[in-house]
Amino acid sequence: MNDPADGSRGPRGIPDRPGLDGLEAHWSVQWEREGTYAFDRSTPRSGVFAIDTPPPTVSGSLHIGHVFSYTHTDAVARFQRMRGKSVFYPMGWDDNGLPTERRVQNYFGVRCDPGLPFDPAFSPPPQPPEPPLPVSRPNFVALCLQLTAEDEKAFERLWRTLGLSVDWAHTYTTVGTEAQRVSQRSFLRMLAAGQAYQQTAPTLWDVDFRTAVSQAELEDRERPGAYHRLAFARAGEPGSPVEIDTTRPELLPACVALVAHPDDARYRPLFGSEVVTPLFGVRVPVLAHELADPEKGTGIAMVCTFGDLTDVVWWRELDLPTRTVVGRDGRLLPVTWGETGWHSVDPGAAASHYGELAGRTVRQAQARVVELLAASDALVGEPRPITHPVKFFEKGDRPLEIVSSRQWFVRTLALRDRLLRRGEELSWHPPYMAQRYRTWVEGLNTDWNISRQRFFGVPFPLWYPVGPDGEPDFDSPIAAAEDRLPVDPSTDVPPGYTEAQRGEPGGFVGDPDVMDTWATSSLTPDIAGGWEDDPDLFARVFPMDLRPQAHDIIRTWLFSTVVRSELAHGSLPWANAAISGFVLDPDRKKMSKSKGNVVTPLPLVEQHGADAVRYWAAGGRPGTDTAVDEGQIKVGRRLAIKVLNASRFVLGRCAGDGGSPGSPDPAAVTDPLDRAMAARLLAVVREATTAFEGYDYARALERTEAFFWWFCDDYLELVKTRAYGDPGDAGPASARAALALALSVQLRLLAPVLPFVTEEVWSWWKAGSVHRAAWPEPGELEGAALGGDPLVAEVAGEVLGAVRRAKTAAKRSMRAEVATLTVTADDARLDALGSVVGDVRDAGGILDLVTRSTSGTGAIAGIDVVLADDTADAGRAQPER
RNA sequence: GGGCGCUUAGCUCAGCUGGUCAGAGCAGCUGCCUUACAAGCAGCAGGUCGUGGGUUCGAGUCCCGCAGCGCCCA
Repeated sequence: MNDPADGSRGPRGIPDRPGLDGLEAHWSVQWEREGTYAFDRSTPRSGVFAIDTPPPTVSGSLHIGHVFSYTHTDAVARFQRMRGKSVFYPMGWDDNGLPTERRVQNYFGVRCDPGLPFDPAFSPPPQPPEPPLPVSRPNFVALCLQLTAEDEKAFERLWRTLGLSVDWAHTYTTVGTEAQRVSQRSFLRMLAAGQAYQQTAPTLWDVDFRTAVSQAELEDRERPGAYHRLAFARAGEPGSPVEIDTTRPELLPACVALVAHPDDARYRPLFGSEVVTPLFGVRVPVLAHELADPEKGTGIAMVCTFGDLTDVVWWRELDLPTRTVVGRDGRLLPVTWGETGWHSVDPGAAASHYGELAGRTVRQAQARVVELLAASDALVGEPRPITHPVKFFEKGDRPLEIVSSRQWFVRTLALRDRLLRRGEELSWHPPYMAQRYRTWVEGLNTDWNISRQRFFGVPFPLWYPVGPDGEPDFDSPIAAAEDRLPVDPSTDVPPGYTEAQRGEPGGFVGDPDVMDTWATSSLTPDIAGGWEDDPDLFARVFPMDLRPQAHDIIRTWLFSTVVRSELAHGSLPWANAAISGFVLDPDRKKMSKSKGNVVTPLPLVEQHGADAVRYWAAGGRPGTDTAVDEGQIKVGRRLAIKVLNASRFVLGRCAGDGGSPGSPDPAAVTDPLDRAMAARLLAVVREATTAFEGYDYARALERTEAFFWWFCDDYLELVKTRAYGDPGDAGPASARAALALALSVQLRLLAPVLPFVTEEVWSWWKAGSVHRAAWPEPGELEGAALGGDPLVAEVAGEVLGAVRRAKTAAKRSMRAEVATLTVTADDARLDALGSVVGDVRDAGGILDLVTRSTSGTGAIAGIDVVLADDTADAGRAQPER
């Protein structure tokens, strides 16, 4: 793990004018060639650090947010590697799902029609045609694979340029053969264990994408709406009409009941009676339920099939019938009034009214039904505009509808308590992010719907027998054999059948759906770790050590992975979750495509260098949203250049010494200033190590960087002259040993954040990679820091500062000489000064240094600087302290 | 409506378990070609630490209320 002694690639020497340009190209190739980041799979589990890398969605554009969080992970990975761990850090590509489908549709100008047969000769038109060309599902999937392969290359280029220390030999995709096999096997296991079930149930449905969505994919958006007050006549008995408020009058034909709170005195007399819907003349009961809010509207609500999730609860708990009017395309379905389920006191009028609505979109139907209601005097007053939260698919543009359909579910509600306990077992960084998970799990209200009516994804490994009547029997699914996985039921044939029987009476049909992307992405530890396909590997990496991700997908990716691991393995999938913040645009606004403020990373990396961009990213503390800040990137670049120049100086001083600079001798560090410096550095090593152990790369960097600048600005200036002296003398020998020791330690402290420049410098004087070198241990410095007095560095720094102030105030060069320097301080400080007086005189150009003793004040009492005349008109400067 | 986080110099933020913590960087200003670095170096920062209370010998630093911003959930 330490420096390879063989010197297969020895020190390269110090260039005359070191620079940052080209480091990425050179070292990324070198690292790949030498296998610097290769995972050693012979390592036992205790010596492994396994990272469940977030697989980025490759069909999304490259985003600075990727660079941000992946840099955090990479810094941790590099730290662990230097601490001697065999780091399992694979990269994955998340390529299935809607974003890819949409991109393929637009890019090639096609749309998937699963009814079409596969066309082996198909190739996409040179220009995207309008309207889009219908293609078969296998052809569509092929186009998806073709495009994602290109996208993956772009991502890999960025990751290599950025210097992510992933082991590219373990790369996986979430739609590849291994992922499909793992996903399908996991599904079959859940099916066998009763953890997965199918149900025809009310399902949240996006009418544009024509697919079901799960609770995790929902978001509430504030939308304008209006309360419409509708009058329902009392059925049979006389009495004033019952008035309800609704935001969805177009669902009136789907009305199945009215509901009020059981304690609501206004409506209690009505419970059990019936009312008649306006326009459609349907008799519906008035019922009681706790979820009816007496404060809302008139306090009595119309229950429809289905206006919102509360309607679903009422439907289920009050055992109500269904009257489905909204179709999967978001338009009102045809209905035959007067038939079973559609009884009306006046079927003719109902049919006439409904005829105005059928075929219209929900939005159009609403406008029309309001006109009809107004004309029939059933609309009380004017609609009252309100703003209210409406459920949307997070990628969708129109409000979700709720339709009944057959879907596969994973039981999560029954798991709630176990999942909460797992959340507590997990170490969260920062800790308060655990709250996000907890509130999400506590708020679960449906099982996890994993069916998606899409095309590019992992299919369900299931077929259904087709009865003599030609109808599929969904209650008797035929599962694929595990040893045949992965299967595609749309092209593969179940055991005992032939392809000719597909869709025929007495034959079979394949399950037409694919799994939710999270149903596959939730298995990344299993896919990357080779669950059951590579038991040896899996045993070495699972449960993993770290899940890094951003906070926005705690409810989706983190949650679903915990679910799958609990079901399949009865354990957490990882011990730690490190949660990154979001990247905001330079004005601290959330970046989004629609706002057009998305920052692409490659130009920044190319202009300022990977280390510079990484420096900015590593400054974003765990969990903290951080704005893109080109200024900080430039600071990072300055830091990297400084590392080059300071290293050049240090190594230039040490070259030619008898001892190799690669192995500085702590015992040679005897000078009080050198020991004080070593003591400071020792403290930094301890702090940085503790910070990294807690996944706080930002704190580690901050401490290291602060020391490095002090090292350059003060220590190097103080020690410079002495370091030029005869290496045979104790003073110069101490300086040289201290410089080499400090440089070696600092390069290693900076290596996780600045991998390129530290590697470059390391190559000047050492064999092997700094990224395979051992993380600095306190033991390396304890000898040199022995007796190191903080006061020495402090006093030397103060005197040097006073001299600089005087020279600047006098507008003189830093080279100007000081005729007399008078320091007034207590004996402790004068002693400290005395121990470094040679360095201070050399650094300040001080000709005469006078000390005056005072009683202890806890600080230097005064420093009086008298500059030497260098020209006739040069003045004196006497800054007061 | 509930919860979480944030509110410190013009800007971006450090200040961890209360007592040299009132700081850093950037920007700005004034200077300096100093044999590692001019893509550099030196120097210059007085901001009621959002607000009102409380605990304490002592509070950006702990407790409560309030306000603003952001996010999560309903």
